[in-house]
Amino acid sequence: MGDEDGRVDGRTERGRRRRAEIIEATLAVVTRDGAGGVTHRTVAKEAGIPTSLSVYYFATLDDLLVAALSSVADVYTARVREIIDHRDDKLRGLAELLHESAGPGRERALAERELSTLAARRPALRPVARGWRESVAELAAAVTDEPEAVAAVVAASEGLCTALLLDAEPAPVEHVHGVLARAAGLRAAPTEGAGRGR
Amino acid sequence: MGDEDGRVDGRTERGRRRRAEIIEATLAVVTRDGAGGVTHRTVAKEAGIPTSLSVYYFATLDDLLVAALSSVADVYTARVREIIDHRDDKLRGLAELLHESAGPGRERALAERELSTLAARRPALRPVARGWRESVAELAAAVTDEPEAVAAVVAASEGLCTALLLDAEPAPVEHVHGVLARAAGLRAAPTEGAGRGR
DNA sequence: GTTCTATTTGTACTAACGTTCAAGAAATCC
DNA sequence: GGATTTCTTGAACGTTAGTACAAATAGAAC
Repeated sequence: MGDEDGRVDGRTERGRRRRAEIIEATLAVVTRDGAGGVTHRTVAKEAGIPTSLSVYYFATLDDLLVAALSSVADVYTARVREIIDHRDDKLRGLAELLHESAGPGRERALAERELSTLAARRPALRPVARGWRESVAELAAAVTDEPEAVAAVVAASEGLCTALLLDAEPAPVEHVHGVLARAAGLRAAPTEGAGRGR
Repeated sequence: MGDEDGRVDGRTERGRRRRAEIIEATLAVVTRDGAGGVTHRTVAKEAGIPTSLSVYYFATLDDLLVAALSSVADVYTARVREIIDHRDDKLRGLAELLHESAGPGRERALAERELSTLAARRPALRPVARGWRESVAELAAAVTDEPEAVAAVVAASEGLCTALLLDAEPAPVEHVHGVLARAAGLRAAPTEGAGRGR
């Protein structure tokens, strides 16, 4: 705010784009080699820039990792919010989002897990990592009133994501949805075979 | 095996102890600095031995990490099995075990998470990381017959552990137990209306 | 044009890394 | 005793890490 005229400083504007590029390159490195593979040099090489430019934007490696995790978390949070706002069957939407972790979204989910593991050790990252869980809790609160059910949905989401990342064969969406529904307390009896639920 | 006489080679015996010492030192380093802090040098310094001795027992860093994760996973698996065999209220036992992650067992749980995150990237570690989930599944199978409920308990366990590690204030055991029971289908209101909540 | 700020680059420094290796000490075997 | 296997050590190899810094470029302000 403050620059109601369309004029922007082309230098800082370019800087913003560079920053985003570097974060993107960082996520690519995390995806390929894990958080341990993130160095100023590897990130710079991934982005096709000199090492010192990466240092210019992120003075320490920690800054870089914090920014990368925040970026991933923001995307996930936004998607959950989209489900909350524009989706009717919210649990189904969450199930589909989680299920992506086994397929096209696997790399992102892996990066997110790598970085949120760092969060347990670095206090600066903790609020960011908690944000994801809070947005899932918000979604769950739209489905059930019981606080314990909300906690169960959040916990199940975490665990399902882990399972999807670690298991060889991906679980079907119906399974993910079923577990979430059960955690929410919406399901009493198991649907043997192909259930035409509700 | 094969040495039914009490005689053992004092050399290999000492070697076994050294191996265990190095693994213990590795876990201490993982606890303090994370998996990224594990180097032959840091581990050796932690154990009070020269670097080359760490290399003698674990030729590569990967060997060292695999051994460390296996060690942690074995302990957890054994504890779960103990609950399965000698405990009446198995879900309560699991809840108490998980709850330790917020207190005295926090370091171990952190190390376990650090290392199982590695498992998503290194196939050699995957069976080890899966072993923990399978033992929890076995416990859950003793509580419920429905496969989906078993999956829900496993997922909830993972998520609860994450929450206990990341949250500032530890959740009470009752809460952990409640979430597990709900995932197992022991607590959920069957359908809205029929359930008197508890 | 000049001046100022933001961005970009190449280079260089110290420290730590994984790993190798030859030689020494300890236990066992003959 | 000597021969052999196992464990232990210190030093060194080449590589890569984080970081610093001065010079160069690009855009904005004047």
